[in-house]
Amino acid sequence: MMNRKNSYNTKQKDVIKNFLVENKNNYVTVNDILAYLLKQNIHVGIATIYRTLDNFVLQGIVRRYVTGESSAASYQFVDKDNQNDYCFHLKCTCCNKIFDVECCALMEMSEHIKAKHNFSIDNSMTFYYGLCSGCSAKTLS
Amino acid sequence: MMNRKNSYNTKQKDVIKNFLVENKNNYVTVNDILAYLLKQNIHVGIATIYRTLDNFVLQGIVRRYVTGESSAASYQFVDKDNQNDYCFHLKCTCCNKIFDVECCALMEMSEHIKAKHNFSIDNSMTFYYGLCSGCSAKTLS
DNA sequence: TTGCGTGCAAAGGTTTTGCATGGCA
DNA sequence: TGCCATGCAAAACCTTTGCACGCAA
Repeated sequence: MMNRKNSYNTKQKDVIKNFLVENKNNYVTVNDILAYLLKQNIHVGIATIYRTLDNFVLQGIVRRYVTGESSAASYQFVDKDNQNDYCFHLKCTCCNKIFDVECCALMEMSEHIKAKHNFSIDNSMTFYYGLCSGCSAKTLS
Repeated sequence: MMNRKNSYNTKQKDVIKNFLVENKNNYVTVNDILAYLLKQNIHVGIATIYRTLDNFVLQGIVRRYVTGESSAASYQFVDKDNQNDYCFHLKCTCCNKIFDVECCALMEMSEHIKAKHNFSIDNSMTFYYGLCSGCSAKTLS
């Protein structure tokens, strides 16, 4: 993760950022970005994609996640709509969908853990694995 | 992840299982296993380690986790002592240590999410990222 | 013109697979 | 003996790095 100056505007950065913004409610992998660029007939070297994502993460405008089975990282653009720190990221281990749920129970629990167990949870980074309602219905039938 | 018959007892399986049992309160990586075997002067091929771990996971006696920055998976032996489903796995993003904390707040929160948001959290698979007390002290100073 | 950004290829780390051999039952 | 498990090497995947060239300012 080289620390670059990141002082130039380039079309590579623009097109990657635009794709992330369009998909800010999803979690995007490097393969997703490659597939998008291919469909658009835009060539960007894979090293540039990784370096650009690293820069976005350092700037704090993108979050990087490693969740679940796959070893490939996921990235998400962060803005006012989804930077709420009291949002559960519920990830279904069956359909792999992620459900973002705002709920005061998360704040209460975080504060309890902080007060009683001396650990400051970063809710934005924490994923809850389990079964969504659709998949538990399927599993039971 | 080839599905093997796993019907023979071998010393390779024994030694790997013993190491996992000895470290059932930790999270063990393949590198940890390799280092242990090296120290014990026991040679086991790395493919055997991965295949053995896959079998243990299929049998349900070991859990596999991919957590945080490192792309290497962690494994943990599961038995009565640590299969408690109401245990927080708190992972410090600074020192990378994992703190397992039993707490009724987890049960309350899980039940709320189940009742109100229709999602069954698997607490054994869920890791809470954040800062432990030691590292927040360091960060402040 | 300066020096950062890019593309390419090579390399690094983790995990999987094919195949011949070894060893359990 | 029959068949599964192992070891080795190669390969697959994801990601990073070195270097020369291209391009933004």
